[in-house]
Amino acid sequence: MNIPSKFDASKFEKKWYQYYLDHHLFDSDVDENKKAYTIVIPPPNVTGALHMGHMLNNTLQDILIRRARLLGYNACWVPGTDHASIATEAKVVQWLEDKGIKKSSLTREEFVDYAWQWTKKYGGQILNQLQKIGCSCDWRRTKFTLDESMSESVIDVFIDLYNKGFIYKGYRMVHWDPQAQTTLSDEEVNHQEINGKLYYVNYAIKDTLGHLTIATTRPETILGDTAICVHPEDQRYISLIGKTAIVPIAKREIPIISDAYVDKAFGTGCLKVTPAHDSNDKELGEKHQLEFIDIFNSDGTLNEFGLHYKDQDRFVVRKKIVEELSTLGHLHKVENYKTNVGKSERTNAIIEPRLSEQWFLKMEELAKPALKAVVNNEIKLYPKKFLNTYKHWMENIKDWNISRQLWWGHQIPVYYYGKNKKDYVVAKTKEKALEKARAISQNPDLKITDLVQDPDVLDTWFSSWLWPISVFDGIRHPNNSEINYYYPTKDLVTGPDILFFWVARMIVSGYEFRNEKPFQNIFLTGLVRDHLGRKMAKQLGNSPDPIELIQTYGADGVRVGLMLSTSAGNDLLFDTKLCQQGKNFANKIWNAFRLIKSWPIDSELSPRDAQIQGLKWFDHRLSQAIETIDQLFNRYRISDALMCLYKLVWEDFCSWLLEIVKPTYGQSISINVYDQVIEDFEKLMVLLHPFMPFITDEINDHLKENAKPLIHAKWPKSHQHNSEILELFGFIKQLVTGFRHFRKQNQLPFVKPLKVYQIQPSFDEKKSSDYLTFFNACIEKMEHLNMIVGEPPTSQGKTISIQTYRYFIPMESKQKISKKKLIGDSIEEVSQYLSDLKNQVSSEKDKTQLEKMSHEFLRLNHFLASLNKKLNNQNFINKAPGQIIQKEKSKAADTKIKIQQLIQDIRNF
RNA sequence: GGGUACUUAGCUCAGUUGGUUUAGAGCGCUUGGUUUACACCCAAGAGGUCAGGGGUUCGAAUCCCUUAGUACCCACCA
Repeated sequence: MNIPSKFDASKFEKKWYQYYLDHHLFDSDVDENKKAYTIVIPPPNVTGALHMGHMLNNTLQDILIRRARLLGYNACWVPGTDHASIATEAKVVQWLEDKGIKKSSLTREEFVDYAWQWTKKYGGQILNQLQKIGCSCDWRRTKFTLDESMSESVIDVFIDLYNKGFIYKGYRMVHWDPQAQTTLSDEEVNHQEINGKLYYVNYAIKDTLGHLTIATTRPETILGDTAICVHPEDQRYISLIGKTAIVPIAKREIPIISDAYVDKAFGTGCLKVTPAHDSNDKELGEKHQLEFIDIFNSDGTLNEFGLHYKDQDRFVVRKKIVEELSTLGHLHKVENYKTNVGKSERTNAIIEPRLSEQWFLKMEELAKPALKAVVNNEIKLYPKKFLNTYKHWMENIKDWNISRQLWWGHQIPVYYYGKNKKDYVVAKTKEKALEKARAISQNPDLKITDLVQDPDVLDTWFSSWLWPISVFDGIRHPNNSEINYYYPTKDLVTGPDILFFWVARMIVSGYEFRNEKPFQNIFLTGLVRDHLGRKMAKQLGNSPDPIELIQTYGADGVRVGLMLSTSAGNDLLFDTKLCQQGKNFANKIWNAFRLIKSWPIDSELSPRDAQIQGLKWFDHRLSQAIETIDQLFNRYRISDALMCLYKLVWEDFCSWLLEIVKPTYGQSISINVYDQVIEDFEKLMVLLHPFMPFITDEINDHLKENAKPLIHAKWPKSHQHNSEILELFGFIKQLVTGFRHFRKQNQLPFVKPLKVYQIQPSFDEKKSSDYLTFFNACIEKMEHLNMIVGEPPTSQGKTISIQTYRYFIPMESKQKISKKKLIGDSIEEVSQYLSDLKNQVSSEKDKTQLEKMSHEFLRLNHFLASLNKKLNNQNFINKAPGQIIQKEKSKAADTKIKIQQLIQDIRNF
């Protein structure tokens, strides 16, 4: 067989992924003879493009699911996407605008139609991208939250919860996004500190010449004021309580009330109360039965209560009203003031607290079992540190605002039949609604056209909270065989940012609709940041394109790079250097494979001592590592498990075992040894397969005749390992290192055999003669030793010893290393060499090539010189000079390597 | 403002209920090397008062107090 010297990642990725698909290797069906191991994907937004966060948590899921398959589970990974109502609707609106179509000019049906067109055209690419990183989902099961079965489940659940009395309609102070014209949940609002102003405004007191002064950051809202409030014990104002103040401009009379809520120390101690536009004021308003005046339209302009400011934007009005107050002499003073404003996560518009009629889900009762399950460790959280956060949130849970003023999503199954909005029925279809409405209203003449469905859609999370159940159709058919088999799922892998949005709510729904947890383990990953610790964001341009990364480093390389850096729950600082490390690892494995396959096999040959002993040691080492890896997996220490494997392969297998076992050039290897090496290598491929599916399958395919794909291989088992053998080999390593150190210190060339006297252990060790064979066999092989047993003839030399084993190296072995001159030591010499060479070659092509090399050589040298100068001066900026110097040094090292490579090229020329 | 974490080598992090750890790993760094798998490499090596201070203990990176800094979550003051 012809093995290419480099591993061509993209070629093999394509080949193997297609193979997996063609042979349905990812598919899972109910099989009562096997245990199920289920993961449901956190459905990415259908609009989404793969980013590093997806990459991270999907790679983790793939590793878990692939390992589960190897362990013999019936592993099922269900993929899918989320309709993401706000995000998608925003994109569709933009898309239509680009086409010159305004949303307002469309009917609901037309818009939804466009949205589907858009979704079908651009949506779901993310699933294709997941295939590129090797995700082994059962693609037949792909779900979308707006699929018919999924939608029906959502509606059923709404009706069920409504009938149980958990859903109610209420007026609430909600976060209103005037740009998207929808309410937002608390979680969709980001608070940001901005430099604002605090305006002090005088309000006249009726029937007196006096006034009082309030402080506000939002002077435009005074038009909605319905009271002034002071602290009941504030001596400055105690006499004013019960009197009437007059709102400037609006000239409306409002009461002066008192409440302990007011902070005497803030501003002037007087608070203007605007119940319709501030949640605290709303509470005061309800408590003191104040009037609620809403002064805004839905787009953030003022309505008729805005008087002459009607139809102007809130921020324009703020400026104008300040001017007017000033002109009228009501403006006392203006201070600079830092204040927090809420901004919409989606549109970044400043949100407006607004009183609005919304649908709510009562959470307190529903949350109880979900809280208990996590606290009792029935559902395990990795890492544990999120437990407190979870607990705190669930204990103080607020009702869930589930309605959204959008068109893209599940329309609320509420039908109004009267003129009064209080006359409604909840039903699955319009026909059923009509039946119900006729019965309730006792009006048999009601026609279907009299029914008006509530225009709102449900919050996106109101569909995804059912995800682990609804993907198996467990809402509509609670006893179907799939849900009974696959539910509860095993692991949920997601980011901590949606712990409350999604994870907590899934637990709630799991207990409510299945009376059981939705998953056993929650693995929360960290956020992916760049190497400076900044969040990855489009605006910063610090987010690498995962697909490009895969092209550069290979899917296996990128997976390894990501996994090496992800300790559970901590944010990971991503650097493409890590992917390079992953790629190097793949290269290393590939070369080990090439080496093994290059050995001529001899079936007559009997194994050498060192080979037998080396393989014996590796067997125990492997077993020990498997045990460690299993334990690490059980604790979800994925990156540690990978590191353990990395060292097992690179150090133990490649640097020690293969070096001991490999035959000298041109010689053959005993078939018994070869077979054992292949068997060990196969086991390594299985262990690595969850992390690096492509390269391991490619290699495994060539290890034996009729090799089967690794996807359903058996995860190797650890056995009782002999710690004495492991310890003994530890001694060997130390000895070998000692010899090498000796060589280096005395500048002895590695290839020259070293004469070594072995001094017998002077005491009785029952196993010592066995051990000596082992020792000497391995060490001789590794270090080109001429081993002599017995006392050394002279005391001139050095003794290396480990415990009781002592070796003596006489000094006469010493020999200076002859430094090979590459081409020349100086720039001049190299340049001279190059120009001589140029005169010798005849073809123009060679000449230009040499010209280029010469140029490149000078350029690199120049660059190196300037770096060195810079380093010696060290005139760097004060902050973190260490870092900068490090960086410069590594540049210098890079350049040196490049020069070396260049000289190599010249030599080969 | 309330809460939860965190601070260990140049960088990113391990360090399990105080006791085999002389505080580890990977990367990076330094030095040497073409040895017929691999320079995407090999080999050897140098790096740490465990944020500062105090305490408990025979013994502290680990427990307590304190100071400083960082991150995240919750709430939001007109």
